[in-house]
Amino acid sequence: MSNTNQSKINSARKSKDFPGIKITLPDGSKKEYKKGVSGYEIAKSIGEGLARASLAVVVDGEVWDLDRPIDKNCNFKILTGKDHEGKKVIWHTAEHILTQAMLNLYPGVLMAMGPATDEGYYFDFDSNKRFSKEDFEKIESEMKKIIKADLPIVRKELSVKEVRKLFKGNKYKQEWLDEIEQNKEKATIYYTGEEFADLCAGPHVRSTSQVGYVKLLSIASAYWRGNSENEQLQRIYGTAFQDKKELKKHLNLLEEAKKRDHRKIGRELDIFEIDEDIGPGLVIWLPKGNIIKEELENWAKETEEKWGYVRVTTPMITKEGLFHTSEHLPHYKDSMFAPMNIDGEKYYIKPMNCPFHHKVFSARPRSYRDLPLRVAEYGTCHRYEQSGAITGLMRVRGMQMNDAHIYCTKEQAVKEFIDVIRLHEYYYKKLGIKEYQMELALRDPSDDKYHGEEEMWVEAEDLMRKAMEKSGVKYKVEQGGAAFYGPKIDFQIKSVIGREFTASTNQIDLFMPGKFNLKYAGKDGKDHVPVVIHRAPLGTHERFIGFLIEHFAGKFPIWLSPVQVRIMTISQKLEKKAQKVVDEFKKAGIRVELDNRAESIPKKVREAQLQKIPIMLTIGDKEIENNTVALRTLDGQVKFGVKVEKLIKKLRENIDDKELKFKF
RNA sequence: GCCUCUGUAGCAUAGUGGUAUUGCGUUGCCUUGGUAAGGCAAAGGUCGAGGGUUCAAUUCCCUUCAGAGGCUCCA
Repeated sequence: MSNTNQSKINSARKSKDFPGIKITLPDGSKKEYKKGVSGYEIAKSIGEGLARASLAVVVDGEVWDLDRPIDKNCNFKILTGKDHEGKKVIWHTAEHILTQAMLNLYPGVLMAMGPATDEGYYFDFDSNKRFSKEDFEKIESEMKKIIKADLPIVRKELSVKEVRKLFKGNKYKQEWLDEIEQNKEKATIYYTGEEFADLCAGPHVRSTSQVGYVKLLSIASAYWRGNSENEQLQRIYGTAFQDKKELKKHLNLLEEAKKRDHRKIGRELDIFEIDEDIGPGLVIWLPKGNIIKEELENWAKETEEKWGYVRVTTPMITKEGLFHTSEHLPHYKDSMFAPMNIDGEKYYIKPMNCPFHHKVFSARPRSYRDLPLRVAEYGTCHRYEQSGAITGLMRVRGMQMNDAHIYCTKEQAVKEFIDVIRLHEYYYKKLGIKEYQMELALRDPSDDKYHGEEEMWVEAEDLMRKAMEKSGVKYKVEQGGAAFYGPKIDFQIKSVIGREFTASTNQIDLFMPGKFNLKYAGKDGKDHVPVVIHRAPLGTHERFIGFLIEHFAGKFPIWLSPVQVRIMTISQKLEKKAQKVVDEFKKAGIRVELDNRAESIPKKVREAQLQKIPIMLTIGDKEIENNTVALRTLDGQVKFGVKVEKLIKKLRENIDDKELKFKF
């Protein structure tokens, strides 16, 4: 802190009527400032450098503009380009710069709306001109001009009337203003320089030069306000970083992500195929992919047996009545495959297993002693997903679900649900999935798609919240994402490249048991309605393996690798002897291949590397003589003179323990 | 489903109003090698499908199928 500033504060403090405020810094230390001090002034009082680097501030968890006066005691943090929240402020401003550049270059364009996202920003435009990537260079250079001009960004609160004038002829802004007017909110405007203004809640950086380096990434279309009834706008995506190197790193990451695309790796490693003649979203598991699928399935079977599940198999089609009972039909008819007429009855292909498992429950009289009853099945389901929604393995029309339904008493529900969360944690840990979170999706009470009594919803939500609080896993709440029959919890998992997927949907269901008239005899000899927990930790084979391909970049842990060992001969003369070694691995239940082609060792190695085979072994005369192999692992490390017997033992251990990394 | 874009051999690509380029892979021959590509040769394509314009269409237009990026949807 500079001396003059400090002395000013000191002298102010001495005066009786010092209207001071206390701010608490992230390290817990407190500082006192005059009421109405701005974040910028605080940053300056700490150091000139910090003032220059600061982009915005966090006041009691809310991100504020640097120049906004602070008039209360608060927790306070300065944001720079190093903080993720700071980056978001940059992206927000970059989004305005994009808009300004677009208006400069293409005067007829109408600006609609756009936010900062977790990786950058986008903005939706309405224009007769079709924009393409070829226009990006021009737009970017206009953006750079604006950044270079270092225009100040100033927030203004104006009356709705004044703002309406500003956006005359822009129906999107006018519509937005209607809403502001209705909610009796104030309209805030951010000016960039004198010429450009946008309706925006902020916050923004102080001037355009703080944005640094910008890059436009893609162009797509989007409905105005996300409603498919509305007109479609052109959406331009971009990103920005203060540090040029960081931008480059981010762009590299995007390139890397492309290389990891499960569709690309799936083809290269012969995992799956989707054939035009069969149909979109219908997956063929090739022999190698099928190994992965079966390994996962066996793992789930073993694990779930230990966790007290029983397994069933239920049919793939059913009379339509079943889905009337469950009330699925009115909601999902359009996303089910059309029914077939058999013996004068309509039969549907099942889109989910739930009603079938309810029938498993009601197939026999149940007592409280039978509960909890955990019914599991890797059920094959088909959903007629919208053609535009289908993508590789991630969204398909035929899928196999790691499904189960737990029937229990209300008293058991919380514990059972916590166990379900623990089961997720177990699976994810074993697979090295570190980043995941739960999302509690509640109903939107204003939407009439939701069935069941008010009481039921409150109780179901209450049980789920209790279970989540107790489990300690972090979660966020989303209003309006619930299933029609109850709130749900999604597990969002993030791959190492940052792509996020909903892997599993779970529910505590108080609706279906009533619909299916499920009951058990309680201690009191009376009938009671059980609670149903829906759960699917490994989701569907399709999506989960798609995720795993990207997560591991095709370099699966040994236990999941379709080919675990490839043995390469140095000379074809060694074929018979090498075959004996191969047989030893086979005897130990290890998936092994022999490469005895008349190719060079470097070539054989390269191909094995590209096939991402975890264990590569070369055999020459020396190795045959000593019953050893030369071991190469996927990371390129080579070890000569490894005893075959020892290696097999180690591999067996690694496979049995489902080790993520080869332990030798 | 909607918007925009794309579709050339198994894969990745070049190109054009006069039936097509290159690399990898495949097959054959030579080579029998020590940790990310040994050499030579050959085969492989009704340029997604159907229709139209044209003397002539893989190229231009329409339709359709499939894919991509988004949006909407996701029990």
